[in-house]
Amino acid sequence: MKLEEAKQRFVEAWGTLGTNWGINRTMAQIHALLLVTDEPLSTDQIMELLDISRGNANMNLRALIDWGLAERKVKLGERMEYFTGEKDIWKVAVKIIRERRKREIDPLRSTLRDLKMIDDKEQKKEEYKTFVKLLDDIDSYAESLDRVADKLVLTDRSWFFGTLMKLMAK
Amino acid sequence: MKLEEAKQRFVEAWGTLGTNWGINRTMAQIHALLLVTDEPLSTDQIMELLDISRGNANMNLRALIDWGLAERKVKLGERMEYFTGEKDIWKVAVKIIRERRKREIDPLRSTLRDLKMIDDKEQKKEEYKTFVKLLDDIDSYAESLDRVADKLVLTDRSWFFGTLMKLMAK
DNA sequence: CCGTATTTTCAAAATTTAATGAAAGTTTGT
DNA sequence: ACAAACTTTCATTAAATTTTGAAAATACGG
Repeated sequence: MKLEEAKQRFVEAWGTLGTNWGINRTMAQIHALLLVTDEPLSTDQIMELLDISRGNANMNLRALIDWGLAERKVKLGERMEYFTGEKDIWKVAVKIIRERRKREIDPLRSTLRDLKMIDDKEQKKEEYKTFVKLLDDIDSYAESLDRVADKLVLTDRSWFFGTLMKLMAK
Repeated sequence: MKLEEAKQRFVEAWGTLGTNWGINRTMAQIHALLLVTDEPLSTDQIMELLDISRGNANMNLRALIDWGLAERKVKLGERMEYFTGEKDIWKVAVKIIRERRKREIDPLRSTLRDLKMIDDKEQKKEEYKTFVKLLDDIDSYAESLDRVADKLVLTDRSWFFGTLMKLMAK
């Protein structure tokens, strides 16, 4: 396999994986393309390389910028915008964790909070207690996930690979 | 809010959340319904309560059983099958982690392995080294995730809430 | 076996999600 | 202020996913 072919396959594979991760294929492919390309790319180059429309390229580049996975680069004397990808995989991971938490954990906890507002008069029922216990149980795991996410986002990679991974080995 | 209404809303909410988690709405709703219901439910009851077709109910019940989140209960003297949900949230979480790893981490690592098979003659290029470094970097995070998942699946909830969560607080 | 109750399958329909591309908007140089 | 270069929006179209429902398969009692 040649290098270019491998890169090509990486882009395709990242696109497919993105799908499993709840990220749309194009967004993941653009991200992968920026990851394997050292020089900044223009929208037109991205359209050409991935064979996608201008609208699609634009929307997904914007989404990547929102996530903090890509950034705009202005080239002196040029009007066209160029884009680069965050190359530091730890930072990429942190940004993905942050977004996933926002999409997955936050809405879960907020729903659980809402549901706990059940009428007082029902509180004697056994059934009521079981239900509230379920909500509390789920919330306590959600809270833990939240804490893990927080810690990962705030700490640095050496803590992760050192302290945490050492603990995992035991 | 009445208990029944809260349960109803829990089912709906779990369905919506499932969507963010890459689980289809019906599967998540059936799961939620089984979580909040103590007695086993028949396919017909589930169809009725969630207003879905027999095919849909059947397929998603099967999927839940595959994930280990539901199980069949045979009632003595009855021909019809009944279903119950796993009520222990720790176990539910472990089963979800297991499935997500299968869908998300395993294919990632297998793709990375494939991509490392690049032609020898290219290996001198700077570009080659950068690319392989990227693959290795990604794989080392994937491996860590894998380790975390493994540990969580094998260990018990007291380790999780004790040792791990204490570490997170620091 | 046969008939009935129940479950499973799967092609077609419905729904949801993503991509297109042309038009509208913006920025910049002159 | 205009026009060219470029970016963004969004209604429409296309693709992917989910749901339906009727037919086929299976299980069971007599």
